[in-house]
Amino acid sequence: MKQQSEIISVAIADDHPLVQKGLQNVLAGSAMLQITDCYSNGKELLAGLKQRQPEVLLLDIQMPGQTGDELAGIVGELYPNIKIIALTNLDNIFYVKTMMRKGVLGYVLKTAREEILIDAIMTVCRGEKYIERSLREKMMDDHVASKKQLSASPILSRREKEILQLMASSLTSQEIADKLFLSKRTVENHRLNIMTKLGVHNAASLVSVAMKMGLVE
Amino acid sequence: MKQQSEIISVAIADDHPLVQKGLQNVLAGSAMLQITDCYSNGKELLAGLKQRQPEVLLLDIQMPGQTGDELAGIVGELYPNIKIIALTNLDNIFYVKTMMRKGVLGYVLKTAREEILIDAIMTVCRGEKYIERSLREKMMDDHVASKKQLSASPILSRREKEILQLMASSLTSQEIADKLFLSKRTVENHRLNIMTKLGVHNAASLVSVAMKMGLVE
DNA sequence: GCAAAAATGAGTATTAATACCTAGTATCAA
DNA sequence: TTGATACTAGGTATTAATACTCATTTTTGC
Repeated sequence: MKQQSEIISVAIADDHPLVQKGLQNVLAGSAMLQITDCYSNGKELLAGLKQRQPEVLLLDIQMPGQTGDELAGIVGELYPNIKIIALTNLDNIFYVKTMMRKGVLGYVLKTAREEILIDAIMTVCRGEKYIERSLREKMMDDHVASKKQLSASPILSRREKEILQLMASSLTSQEIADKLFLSKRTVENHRLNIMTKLGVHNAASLVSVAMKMGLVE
Repeated sequence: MKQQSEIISVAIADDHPLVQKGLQNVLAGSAMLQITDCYSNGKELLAGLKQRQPEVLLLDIQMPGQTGDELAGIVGELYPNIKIIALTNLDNIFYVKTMMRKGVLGYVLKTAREEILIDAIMTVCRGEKYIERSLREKMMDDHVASKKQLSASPILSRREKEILQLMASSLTSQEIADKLFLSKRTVENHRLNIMTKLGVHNAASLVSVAMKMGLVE
């Protein structure tokens, strides 16, 4: 385990230059931290990690190309020693759970104040989990509310994600079926399964929830 | 008209501390610019503008409380001399058009590099419009493609926005009707009107487009 | 005050979606 | 090899949504 007194190397992966600048600014304020690399997309990140691995990775969830949970999964698998902190706008407990399952240690919102961020980095560096307070509380509420384990598995399969994406882009079940060479009934079944998993009862709220969770677009 | 040699005062309205920091960092690099105020939401912004008006306002579109187009409309009406630059993630031409109609002079994406941002500020200060290149090109394409003026009016009325919001949060037409003390048929009519305005044909894509445009949540 | 736009409501028809079911095949991990 | 999941597809029934048209009243802007 790392000593507290040593300098912690941090890498940033975020496609917004402004957020990158902001992070540099905030982290520069702490003598304990050193930013070693900045990446703007998943491809750059994976290429860069081959060369050099930081102790902590601040990972934006919504970057062009790979989705957040995919990228976190890949990084976590290739470099299990890197402590990943998900940095995102998505304040949704389903999404937190998904990311945690992928091995992410910290979850911080982009609306967070700077002390929060530094605290999160220090915490995950000790190997502990860090979830922002508001989200922790929401998760508690959810846990209490769901006696019947409703919120068990919000993870969608590959096919389900594919169909969800097509739903959001205007296609009807029939059209999706034609496109994917499936029966309309198959698509309808997938559709209903997705809705059950996300706990909604119509297409409008399905897309709404999915977008908030970062599952589409 | 302002002289080029004078210092330009800039205010920032953005609910993300990280983006605020990033903007400060970027703008500090230019001797021509001075940041006079930072606001985190629409309420703060309106209160602050009563005290002091900057020449240029960098306005985030998605802040808690008011929606972006509302806020731009209010500021533009109360302080017509302030040059507003919309700063946002929404790279959608419908939205650009809506904002322009509200009197916004510049439209810059958060993914923009810093030179772009400074260039935009300088440009709107001269009273000229500044729209980021990628969006300008999209608008051209759209203009060429739409012979029949399809993209005429994507503006929704207050009632329509209200109903859209409720649609995104799981309610059926009947439920919305009950909630707002309306006939189911009225809600259905609004619903269809909204879809016509946004150019979609079902609820799923409606919510998808509306969220991308920042019209809901 | 007048014209325009928004909000309300309905008629009628067709299509799509939702809510249950069962069930075979394939794939993958323990 | 044996469950567990995912993927596929169909049966049946009900409900909701979509696509048109039209009409009345209320707000709003000038």
